Amino acid sequence: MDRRQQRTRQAIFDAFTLLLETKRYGEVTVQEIIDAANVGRSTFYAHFDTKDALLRAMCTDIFDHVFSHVLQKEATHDFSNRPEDLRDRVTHVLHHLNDNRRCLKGILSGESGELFMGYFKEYLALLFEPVVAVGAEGVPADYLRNHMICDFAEAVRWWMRNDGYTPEQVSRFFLETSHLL
Amino acid sequence: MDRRQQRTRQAIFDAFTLLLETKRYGEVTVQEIIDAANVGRSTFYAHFDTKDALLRAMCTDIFDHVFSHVLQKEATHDFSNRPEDLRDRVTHVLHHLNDNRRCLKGILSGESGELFMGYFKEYLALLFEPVVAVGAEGVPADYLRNHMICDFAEAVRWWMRNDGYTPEQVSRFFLETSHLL
DNA sequence: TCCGTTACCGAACACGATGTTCACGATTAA
DNA sequence: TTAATCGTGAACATCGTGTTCGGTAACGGA
Repeated sequence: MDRRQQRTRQAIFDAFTLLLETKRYGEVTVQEIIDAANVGRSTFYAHFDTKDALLRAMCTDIFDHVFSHVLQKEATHDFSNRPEDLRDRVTHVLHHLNDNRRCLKGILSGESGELFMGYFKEYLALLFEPVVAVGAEGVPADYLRNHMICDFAEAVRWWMRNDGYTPEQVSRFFLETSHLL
Repeated sequence: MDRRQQRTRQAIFDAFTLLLETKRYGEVTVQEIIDAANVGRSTFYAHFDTKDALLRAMCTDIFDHVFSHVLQKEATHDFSNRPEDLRDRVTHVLHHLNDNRRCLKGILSGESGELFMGYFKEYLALLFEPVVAVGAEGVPADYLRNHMICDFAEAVRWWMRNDGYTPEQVSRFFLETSHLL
């Protein structure tokens, strides 16, 4: 890819991230992103059709990174019946999310939160796909899957609001209260 | 209150509800609401500062109705240690939410979902305030409270996406998977 | 019934943000 | 070197928002 494209794309991402640290998604203007990134107006729209598209691209970048290690393991092994591996995978994801904490805190507060959570849950569906919940007779499998995913997603959202906990701790909170295993 | 005000307010609520059945919140225009409600532009803004304010007002109306019975009971009794009462209260809330199903389905899909869930959780905090989760040592109380509230809110959201379940069933799904008692 | 109050109307307006266009200059990779 | 590609920024069209205001109709208390 052209070096100029990379630089522009990164500049926009950085500017967006920076702005999200001070104000909520809905209050961030395309013009502000342009100014902060120091790129031309038409340049922005050459890269992203819309502010939502920018968010989606950023989330995709983040998630591809966050879940890459986890999802490639899934392809080779089956972790359905190995609790310690689920714990490892969860903790691993949390570590990567922690690296993007500053950015994620901004995204999660405001209207972008729902969009983010939506994308996030798509990936979580893959993460939890092989996991089977126990001890819930007569509850639709659909409900359980949704329950599991929302549980984790909300745990992350809580974590982003409350600083001071390690990925290991949050991993434990989640597994302790989810009764998955 | 002036009869005209009531009629206008109700017309706007009805129009908004109707529109939310066909398109998502973000795509609904104030002008469309005005046209559908058949009121003047300035009249709308005399009632609601903003589209968000309209949503908030509608949610408040709904919740005040949905939770009224539940919250007045709370004032006189203590249900912390009476599981059967929690089940009743949960089921009762679900019944009322079911009455507003058509409207809620529209609100929950789209950007308004996050706003709705936010208001919803404020009320749920009151509902679950006296309930104490068990069997989770070393997990912050803050986390547990959030966990409980999100659990129920997401159960409702799931229910609104999946028709065909009774309030009693969903109540059971929730209590079965939450391990609250 | 009367009358002061209050709500509704709707056109017109100012404003801000979005997304597009285009001709020109700069950078890149081959 | 060179041809293709990208960035630039001003100008423009469009759309939705929220406000203003003079006039009309409905309300409710006396």
